[in-house]
Amino acid sequence: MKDRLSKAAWIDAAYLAFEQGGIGAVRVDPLAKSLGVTRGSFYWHFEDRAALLAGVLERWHAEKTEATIEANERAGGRPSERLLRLLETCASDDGRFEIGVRAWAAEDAGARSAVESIDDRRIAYMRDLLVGAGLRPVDAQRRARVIYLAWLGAYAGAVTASARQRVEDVKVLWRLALGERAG
Amino acid sequence: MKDRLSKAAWIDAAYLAFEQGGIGAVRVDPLAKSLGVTRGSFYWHFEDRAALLAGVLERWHAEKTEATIEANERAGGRPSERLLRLLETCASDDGRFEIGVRAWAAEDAGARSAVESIDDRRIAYMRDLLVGAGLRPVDAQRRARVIYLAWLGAYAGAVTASARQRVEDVKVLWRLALGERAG
DNA sequence: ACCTGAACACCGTTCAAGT
DNA sequence: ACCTGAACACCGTTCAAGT
Repeated sequence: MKDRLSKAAWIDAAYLAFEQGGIGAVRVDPLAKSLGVTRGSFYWHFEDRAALLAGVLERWHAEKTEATIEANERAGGRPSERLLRLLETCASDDGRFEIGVRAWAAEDAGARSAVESIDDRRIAYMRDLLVGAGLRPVDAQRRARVIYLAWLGAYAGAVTASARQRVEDVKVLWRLALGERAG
Repeated sequence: MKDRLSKAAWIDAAYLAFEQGGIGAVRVDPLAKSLGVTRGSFYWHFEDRAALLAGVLERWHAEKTEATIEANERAGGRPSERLLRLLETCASDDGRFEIGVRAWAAEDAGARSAVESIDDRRIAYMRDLLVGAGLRPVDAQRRARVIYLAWLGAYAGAVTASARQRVEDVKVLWRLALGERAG
């Protein structure tokens, strides 16, 4: 029980705290208590609280963007099927992290540029799927962007929307993306 | 300079602070200093910090929902024109408040139910405009919801998106809402 | 190399006392 | 009716000292 801590252990704990209570819940002293050390030891591993939050952002990127895209590609299927599955996967997330990160980005320049490149990465993936489904690149880019905004909005509304509602939203989005009349 | 303060004066200051730095920037002591009183006096006007934040939410509702809808209706035009103008008005907002409120709602039940009713009000208004533009009520409801999610997403992405980008997004959304092929 | 313990600052909250 | 001033708690940050 007296093992020394790694940076990763602090980020683990911070990641969980962020998910549950947003940026305001990532507090050095409570985290130190839950890890069984004094808060002074935190400052050996990190410059300050902002550095801890940056570590959390990095992990979020790896897990919620790259890993999700890779898993979706491995699962195969036609491009339109992959797009629908991707949207459904995202709809099953509760969105706490997603919305918390954006509120943080509104206040912090470092978080902002990280979130920006994550958004670009995701839109590019959706654009490629739409091109694969037969859309012209210009159309695909425009629609991927709008679909992504709605995807973000679904996260923002996830606190109030039911899981069933989100699944239905996602199907309407998918039809709009492919250019069908989405009754 | 020694006038006594009203509740409204505190909410004014808190509203500004929220807009600039999110919920974390609404702090009793700094606000008291900027108002020229001690923080002890805050507790004569409010139960606690949460009550101040509730006041901020109420003002936000009045200004960013009811006032916006009324102004849009007064400006007239056909329903499809009113919808486009509404979306353009929203695209010109920088979205800090919008996204901050949702991050707060993810952590706080009171904020959550307030935001929920605001979302319902806005979606209902957009649905009515779509019905006025000739869509069937069922279609109008579904699309109004998805368009609203994209609208929210545009706010979430507003920190990184340029104003020009947001205006273009809004036009693509508008075409999708009305069922045109949105190249 | 990693941690403790004490110190300081900032701010939320309470409350008796002032005008 | 509205505010001050002092107190306490919580937590971010620093740092000399320990192992």
